[in-house]
Amino acid sequence: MDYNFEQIEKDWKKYWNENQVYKVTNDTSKPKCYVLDMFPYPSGAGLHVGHPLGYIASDIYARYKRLSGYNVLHPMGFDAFGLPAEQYALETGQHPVVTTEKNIARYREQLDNIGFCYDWDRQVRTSDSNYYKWTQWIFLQLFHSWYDRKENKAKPISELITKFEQSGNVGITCPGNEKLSFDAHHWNAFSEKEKRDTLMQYRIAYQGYAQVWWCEALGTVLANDEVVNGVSERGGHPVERKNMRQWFLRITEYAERLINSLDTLDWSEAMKEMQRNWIGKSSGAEVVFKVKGGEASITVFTTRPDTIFGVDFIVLAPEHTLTDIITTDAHREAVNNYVQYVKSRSERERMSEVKLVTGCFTGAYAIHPLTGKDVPVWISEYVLAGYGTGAIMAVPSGDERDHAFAKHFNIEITNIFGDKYTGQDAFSSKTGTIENSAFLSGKSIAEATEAAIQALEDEDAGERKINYRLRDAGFSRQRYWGEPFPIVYIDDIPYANDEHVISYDHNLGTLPVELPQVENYRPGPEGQGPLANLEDWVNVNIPISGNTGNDTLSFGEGRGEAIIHASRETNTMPGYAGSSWYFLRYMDPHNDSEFASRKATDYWNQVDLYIGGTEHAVGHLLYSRMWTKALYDLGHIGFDEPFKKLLNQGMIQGSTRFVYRIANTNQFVSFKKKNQYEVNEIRVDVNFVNGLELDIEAFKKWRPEYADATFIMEDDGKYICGAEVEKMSKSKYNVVNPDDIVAQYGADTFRMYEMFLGPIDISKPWDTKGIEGVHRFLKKMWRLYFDDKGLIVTNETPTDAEYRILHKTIKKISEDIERFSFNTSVSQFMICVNELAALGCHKRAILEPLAVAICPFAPHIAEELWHQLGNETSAINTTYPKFEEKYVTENSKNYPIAINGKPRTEMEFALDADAAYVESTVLTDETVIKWMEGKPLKKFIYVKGKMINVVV
RNA sequence: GCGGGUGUGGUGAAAUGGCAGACACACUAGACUUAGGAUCUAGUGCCGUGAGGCAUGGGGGUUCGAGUCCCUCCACCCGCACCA
Repeated sequence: MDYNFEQIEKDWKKYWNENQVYKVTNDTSKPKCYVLDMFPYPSGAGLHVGHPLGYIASDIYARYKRLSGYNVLHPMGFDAFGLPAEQYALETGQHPVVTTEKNIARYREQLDNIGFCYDWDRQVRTSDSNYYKWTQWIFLQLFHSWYDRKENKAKPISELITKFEQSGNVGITCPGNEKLSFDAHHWNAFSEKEKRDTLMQYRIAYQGYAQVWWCEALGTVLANDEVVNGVSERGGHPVERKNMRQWFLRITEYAERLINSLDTLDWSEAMKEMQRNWIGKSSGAEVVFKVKGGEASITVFTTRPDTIFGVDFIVLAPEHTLTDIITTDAHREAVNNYVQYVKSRSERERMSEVKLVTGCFTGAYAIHPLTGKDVPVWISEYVLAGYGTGAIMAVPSGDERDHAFAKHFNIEITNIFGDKYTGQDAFSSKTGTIENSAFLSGKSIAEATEAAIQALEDEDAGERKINYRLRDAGFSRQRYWGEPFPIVYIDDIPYANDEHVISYDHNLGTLPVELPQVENYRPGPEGQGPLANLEDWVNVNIPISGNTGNDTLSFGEGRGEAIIHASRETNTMPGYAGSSWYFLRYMDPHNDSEFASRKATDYWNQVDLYIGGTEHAVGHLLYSRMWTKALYDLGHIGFDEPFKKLLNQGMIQGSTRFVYRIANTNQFVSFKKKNQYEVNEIRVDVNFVNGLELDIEAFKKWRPEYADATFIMEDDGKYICGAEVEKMSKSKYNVVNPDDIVAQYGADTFRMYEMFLGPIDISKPWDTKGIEGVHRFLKKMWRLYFDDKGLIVTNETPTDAEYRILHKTIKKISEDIERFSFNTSVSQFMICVNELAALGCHKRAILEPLAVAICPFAPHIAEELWHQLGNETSAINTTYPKFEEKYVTENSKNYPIAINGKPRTEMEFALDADAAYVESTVLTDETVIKWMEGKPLKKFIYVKGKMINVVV
């Protein structure tokens, strides 16, 4: 009976499906384990062999945990909103719903092919309205919240309103405008619009202005990815920055918590560092310089307040609002020219010409807050408008860029570092003491920093300040294929659908706000999204009769109208909206009254293992952490970090194959002979190549132009291709489809081979050739159970050696799975089968546990063997074989004997052998005596169970 | 420049400080076969006929003992970067 993987895999997939073997209940009697994959965006290209790597690893882990007695949640879904579907719709007119549906079906088929243990009943799709209903709901929670900096948590905005009514915003810093201050009297006198505008400055989901890429020729706003080299990717049209009102999430308020709680997570250091860098915390001080002879003052941010006496000039970002105000008439033309020059410089130019020193003097002087000295104010593109305050105090003796700037423009340099500053280069090292700095002289950097901040605060000219690189997250997209906002504008003031004035109208007040059908996907007017074209949808009328309630609104009434004219928000949410909380929905996917019940989220809690690529380091992983914290603050869930353990799978790269066409001919020369000719390198589909040997017939059929190609072979008559490792991609013809591999070798072989390739977190090239070894292994394992005629498993009692192999394997596999070392697990199975085969073992007491042990890796063959051995239930419902120490303990060990660290011989000793006995026996051994060369013994090292070292 | 990571046979790779190269691929020879892209056996880091010596990017150190720990240099990969 041969290993007929095709039949076996087909049969058991059907069985699992019909018997709902992978159905997961929220059964609280068992300990839980939540194993999650980053859900895919269902692209039109389908899966290649690189995609399932992480899914296979998580599937193995999930199955292992289930067999070990856990209730395991291991779901899958689709991140279905996104730009490609919309672009495709724009080109072909096919509705994204249709293409998305089609792509998902294809993905589903490919995933099912591999035999994952997902409970598809829990599937989520971000584009389903019963899912995005809750995405909109969470957005509203963020809209109705503000961040209390004192208690460091998000709170309902209603509490804030109460405070404002009682005492204004005293002591409640406004994140949108830190200078904002008003008392209760002011607040109560505010108009509706003023109140709403003020609250907007506090909300966690808020509106502000931001620049987007606008392409006049295409009449649309473009994503960063769609702008390449300063022109639109499509068509190569010019693009410009356009300021638009947009939604934001106030993630900056969470910056500190997002940094701090990284320490509690089991993520790779690289991943944590990426997040830390992205958040970019730096501490220092803000210093205020009054502008001489005017009202204005310049606030700078510095991480080195200790160098305050070394300030020789000030630099503003050219875009700084003060630039225009402080520039003197004498310098205005030069400054304008310079600002114009900076505008003309693309990001790319600025990035590639970092060393270029440019700038312009404004003619203005600022007054040094501690010395009273005049400090010239310059503008330069090396100061970025978007970071810090957009202005710096330049200390040329201590900062390389300031130094280069001072040298270039002949600005006199104050030395505050004594001998350490040579005049040649800035002394930017953070060591030693500060000199030539009044009361700071002689102090260490740390001391001087403290003293300087103190002095500045005393003078009311500055304060301690922590600055973050992180910006608030833009949450508006001028697109169609995304979640609509549950927001309606009345007199240009945004209201949430669940606010009284809106929710009075049931159609408007109920979630979800369904994404409406559109005729086409062209952008709306003035950079708005396609939804803006739907006038009937955008414009709504809300009857006012009875709509008074607690609202202070008087819309309509004063105007003698019976209805309120309102219009909907026409932007949609960004791709990361739906993926920021999907892991919560899996816990309770059919709940239509909550995003997930508290009972379900309390039970499943954090994701125990999250597997995915590093490309989401600062996007998805940061946003979902923030959403989790916000939901936690507002009391909706009981944990504030979503992913306890994160495992990043490496990329599987493509291995591209090349053929070499002799220039201007249709003749191809094999790899080793290509240097004898002038050749063109041509990528050839890797699927026509067996290892490096080209399948000439397949190649000829590939393209008509190759049909009558001729070939110069190697001396052995083969055509050998060149090879190179590249990213797996269609255009490089190196894509390998898992379906093809599964068809040829079976899903079990495919799963084990992907794991066998190497450590899960390392990138490595795909090599179809190597899969033979794993396939041979499964066939060999099969032959432990079957011969030509059928089952050959006996009920004989196993020998010690057989038990030892089994239990060594169980131990190793369990340890390896727990440390995610799946490649070594596969090796161990191979060792186990090789040894059992060598012993001719066909015993049930060994083979039945082995079938269960391999179930996480090769579930189909495991299930077949398990049933062939007479079991009725699914193998996944039994328990993982238990490791028993007694089978592997040995009472003696063959010790390597080293003389001076060099292994020279081996000797067998009982494990409890007495040290003195071992020493005397070893020292009288002939080989040992020979290698000691008559030298006296210096030291005898006997490490029980390890080795023996004789030092002479 | 800063941060993170990786360097071991022809290839993918193993190795709680304890016999480096397990397990595979590929290759070589052989067996069984009409056949082999099936199966099995043996060999396969380098030098050396051999005994033996040399080998984990280079150099140094700690240790009885280092691929593993420490220092230093080099190369490659990833992320960030005129960040004040």
